[in-house]
Amino acid sequence: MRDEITYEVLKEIFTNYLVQKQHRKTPERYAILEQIYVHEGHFDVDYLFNLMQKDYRVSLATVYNTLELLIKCNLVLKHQFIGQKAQYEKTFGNQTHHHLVCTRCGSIKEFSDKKIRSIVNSKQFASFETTHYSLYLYGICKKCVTQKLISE
Amino acid sequence: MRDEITYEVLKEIFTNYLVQKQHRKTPERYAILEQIYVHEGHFDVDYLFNLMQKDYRVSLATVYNTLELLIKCNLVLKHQFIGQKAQYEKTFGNQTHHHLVCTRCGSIKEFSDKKIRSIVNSKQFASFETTHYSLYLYGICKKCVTQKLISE
DNA sequence: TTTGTTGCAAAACGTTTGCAGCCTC
DNA sequence: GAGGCTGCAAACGTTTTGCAACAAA
Repeated sequence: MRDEITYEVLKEIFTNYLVQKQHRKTPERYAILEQIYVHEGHFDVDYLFNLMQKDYRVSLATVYNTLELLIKCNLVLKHQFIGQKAQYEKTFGNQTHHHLVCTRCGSIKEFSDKKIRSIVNSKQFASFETTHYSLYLYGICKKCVTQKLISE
Repeated sequence: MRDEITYEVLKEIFTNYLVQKQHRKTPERYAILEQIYVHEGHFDVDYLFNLMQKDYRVSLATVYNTLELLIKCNLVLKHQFIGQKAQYEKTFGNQTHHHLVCTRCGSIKEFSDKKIRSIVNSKQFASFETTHYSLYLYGICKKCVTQKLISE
């Protein structure tokens, strides 16, 4: 049910946001939304930019600009795991989840824990309005543990 | 008790690590450790670099290099909040805590929740060896909420 | 003496910005 | 038609790298 979101629904959400903020409905913006909609898992700007080159002529600046808008209307989430480039993921059709980040190879796996979700979501602060949160567990993934035993 | 850690203890931990990894015990490395030990709260590379200039002649490269080593021996923690440059904090004498990051002004506040700590710490994975974790709550701080009401 | 580490400066990298032309409204 | 948005390329700020000199082992 939750993940049966079609592109039409997203388009509508995005359009509403653009109209509300008096931004323009450009074809580039919808094309980027569509590519993100199709892609599964995390991606970085470089990946998305290259993906766009196949069918469109879209600049890096526009990719950054559009991601910013999609973040603002909660269709995309931005992450800064290890290293300096940002990673993104679509939020629509995704349940809130948490991340296992391997500090050796940089791989990212997701998991979701109901208890964690409910306890963090219920956390209230007198002087802070929480919009979202990120929980990153750092460590070494299975593949790297094996290599570690060999190399050290 | 826990926070009565003296510089001598840290120095020993660091020395043990350096010896074990067959790295050299240079005066620059100890000087950086000492400055971090003195500083309270988060800091970035720029801040630390400038702090070092007062009493020593240490290059940026060495600051980065040394931070890397301190992270590896668990004396320093690195944070990559969204939209900010990397921030660091000492871990010695600090209890694990969580972060409130204001997406407007970039301010960071800490909080610690026993329930969250214990539930995350108890989380086990078959194929992942967790070393540490970060929980970042993004939102708008009190100061910015006030300004928001005025400006929007 | 050996070679890991340093300072310095240049390069690399991801991201942002300035600008002329384009296209949404 | 006005002005927001685009592509392009240059600029930016942070981090990494190359290299000759230095100093820890």
